[in-house]
Amino acid sequence: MQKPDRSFYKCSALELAKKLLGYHLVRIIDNKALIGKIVETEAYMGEFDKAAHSYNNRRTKRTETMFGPPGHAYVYLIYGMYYCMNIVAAETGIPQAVLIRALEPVEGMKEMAELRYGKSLDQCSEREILGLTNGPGKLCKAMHITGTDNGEDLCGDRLFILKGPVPPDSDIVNTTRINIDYAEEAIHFPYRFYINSSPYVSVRDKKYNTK
DNA sequence: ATACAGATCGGT
DNA sequence: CCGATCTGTATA
Repeated sequence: MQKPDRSFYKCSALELAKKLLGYHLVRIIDNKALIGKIVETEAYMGEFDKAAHSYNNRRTKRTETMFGPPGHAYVYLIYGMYYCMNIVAAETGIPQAVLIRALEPVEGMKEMAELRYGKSLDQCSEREILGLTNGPGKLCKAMHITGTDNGEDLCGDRLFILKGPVPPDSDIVNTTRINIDYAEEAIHFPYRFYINSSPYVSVRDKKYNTK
């Protein structure tokens, strides 16, 4: 598998959000790799997207990373206790990003269990295992992604992406984003993507529930 | 200087 | 449904 170069990220967040499904997010800690397959994403489209931190081109210390070049990590603290990771899209000056909402563990599950629950994997219930990385705050905890990773270049070798199995369109759900009740008309924009067959999706859209 | 809400999560 | 917990942001 191979690491995409910067041109991969140089497209709209909407396009990138879909392209990232199936790719692997890799985190190197102490020379060990923690890897998760990206199974759920959300696009934040910047200037005209009321759900985005960068709405109206609001440029502050926090949002600065989104205004930078594509292919970097935008990591922020939410509710005083959880981190969320985004991948900056578009180009310098255009503040778009893709929120990584869920991963499916691929490698380093033992380390993830320790980081997330502070106990060994074999002491985890089925439910806890499925809860390892099925949310934006959860996956950051499991991958040890924190504020110090804000601005990290994904073309580097500490936190990056690898090409993975591309899901067929028939397995991709495209629907509305989660927890953006304040965003008025943007509430209804279909900016969320997930792999329907993955058990690690955070919130399912009833319309596409296969059961 | 102060007030307030939030791209979440886990427990009731 | 509610509270945790704290930073960023806006207002004055």
